[in-house]
Formats: sequence, C-alpha cells, structure tokens
Amino acid sequence: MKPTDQLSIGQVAQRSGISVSAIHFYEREGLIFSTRNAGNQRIFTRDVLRRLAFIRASQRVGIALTTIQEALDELPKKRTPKENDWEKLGKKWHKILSAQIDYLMRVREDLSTCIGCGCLSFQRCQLVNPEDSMSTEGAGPRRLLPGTPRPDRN
Amino acid sequence: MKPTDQLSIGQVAQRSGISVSAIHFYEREGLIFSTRNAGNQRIFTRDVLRRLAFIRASQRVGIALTTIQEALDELPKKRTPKENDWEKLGKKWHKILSAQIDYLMRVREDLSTCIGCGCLSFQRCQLVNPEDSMSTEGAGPRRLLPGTPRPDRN
DNA sequence: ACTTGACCTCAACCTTTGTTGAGGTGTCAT
DNA sequence: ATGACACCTCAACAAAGGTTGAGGTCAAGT
Repeated sequence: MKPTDQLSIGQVAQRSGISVSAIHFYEREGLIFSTRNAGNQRIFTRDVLRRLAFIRASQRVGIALTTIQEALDELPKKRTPKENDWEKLGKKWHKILSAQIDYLMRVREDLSTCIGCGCLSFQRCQLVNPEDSMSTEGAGPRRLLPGTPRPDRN
Repeated sequence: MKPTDQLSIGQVAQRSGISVSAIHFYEREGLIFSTRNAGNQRIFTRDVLRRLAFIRASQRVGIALTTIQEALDELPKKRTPKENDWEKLGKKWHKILSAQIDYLMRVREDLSTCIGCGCLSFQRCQLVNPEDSMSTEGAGPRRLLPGTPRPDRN
C-alpha cells in the first residue's frame, strides 16, 4: 500500500494512537468512512487522521460521540474538507467550551464560598440548582458532561 | 415523621430533586447512609441533603462517583460534619476544578489556532497529545471527564 | 378496618463507549 | 506456495450510573 494517501487500518491506528477496535466502532457509528480494496480490507484516506484528532479532542472535553457525529456531518462529503470547513466546527466548539469553562468557574467559586458557609443546601446555591447552567443559549450539549445523570424525572 | 431532623426517602427525593432510585443507588454505593424505623423504612438526617448537593455538584463537573465517595469518606463518621469539614473537601475540589478549567482553556485555544492551520494532526498539537493533560500533579482524577475513553492500549 | 400511597428488595434492563474472542480470509516475503 | 501477520465479521462482555418492574409491606386518613 502506497504511502501517498491510502492508509490501512493498522496504519491509521498506529498514527492516531487509537485502537483498531475503536476505529471500527467509529466507522460503525458513522464518524469516519472508508472504502474497501479487492480483498474487503478498509482503505482510509489521510484526512481520516484529522477527523480522528477532532473526535478525540472533542471527547476529551466532554462532548458525546453523537454530538461529534452531528458536527462532522456538516463537513462536505463530496470533497475532502478544507481548512475553512474545519474552522466552522472549531467555532461551534468554542462556544460550548466557553460555556463549560464558565460553568466550572462558577462551581469553583460556589464551592469556595458556599460549601463552608452552609448555603450548600438545595434551592439556594447555583452550584446545585439543576435547570440553570448552559441554559443561556440552545447551543450546548444537552448533557453538559457525559456520564452526568439524565435530568431527573421523578 | 417529625419535620425536625428526620426525613423519609420521599422527602429527601423531593427536596433534593434526586430520584428515589438514585438515592437507593447512592446508599448502596456508600455515599450516603440511613437508619431504619421499626417497619424497615429509611430514615435520613438532614445533613444528607448537603451530601447529596455535594455529590450532584461534583458529578456535574465530571468527577466520578467513586472519587466522590472517597472524598466523602474523609468526613467524620461519628458526628455530623461541620462547616470546616466541608471546607476541606472544597479545597480538594478546587484544585481539580482549576486543572480542568486550565485544560479546557488550552483546548479552546488550540482549537482556534490549530484546527484551521492544519496542525490539528497527530503528534504535534497538545490538543491531541494524550499523556499530557493533568499530568502536572498526581492530584486529579485519572479520567479527566467521565465517559472519556480509557487510555489506549493497542 | 380498610384503602391508598409511600416504601421495601431484588433482579433485569438501559445507554455509552468501546474491548475481547472466535472463526475465517488477505497479503507479503521468502 | 507456504508461513506469519494483518485484516475481516459477528457476538458477547465490560463499567458507570442509574431506571423499571414485580411482588410484597407499612402507615395514615376515613
């Protein structure tokens, strides 16, 4: 396989540091794509590396795969995405990140001032008030951080 | 049941906004405790509300339950925790939060500067470099954000 | 005393993000 | 053309953080 633009899954795994099984998984989930050679083996183009980088970076800041997938969907499918296609995604993420940073900073503040003073009890402190954070815009992910419990429906 | 210091699980659920099943779960996991009445029903003291507030707030910033549990373990078990017991926990969290905030800010920066310029490819940008973030201290959680993939072991 | 709603336990199930293994095929260097 | 290694699919399992439901008990108002 030529080193030009064609990559086997093993090469992608090695270059990206992502396991083969995870790459399979991302492809199943529609986050990345490949073609096949005559023997049914996957062929990736180099731009998959950038997609994977984007996926990993996004995950690390707490964005769910489905959200990432939706974002990647906005990249052009016909041609290889160009820098300015990627920039658009970057801008979306920028908003989300800023909201998350604000939220964490607020929590940090509340944690200092409220936890000791006793106001760390319900219905008082922002720290604890559920339907508040991120609600400024409809922009952010529904679940701020993955693994966070779904909204309580008692 | 007197409104003084004794709370039924239903009351706790209502006041905290946390579902009964989640409260059961937290108790099973050793994050909160209760005694029982003659009919085997749970009795909570009011300070469980503060514990729950702490748990929820911690989860929302991406701290895993086991980590939260370990932190709560440091609260005095004999007496009801006092403000200054809670303050100690607050200080631990403060460090973690600061590290997370720094990380997110770095990603935000990288995302702006790198994604368009093409350096968003592997082995270059911090954004993508795995074994780097949070590694300044042994302080933080092992998995920065929950739901984040385990370290790749290809 | 009875009914209704809150509570109990236990087991099964759910979602996300993958990993592991079995059983089989491709490819490449010798 | 053969051996080794990479690759294929499919199914089962994992861990976290709970939810849902079945089957049964408790408590409180009438």
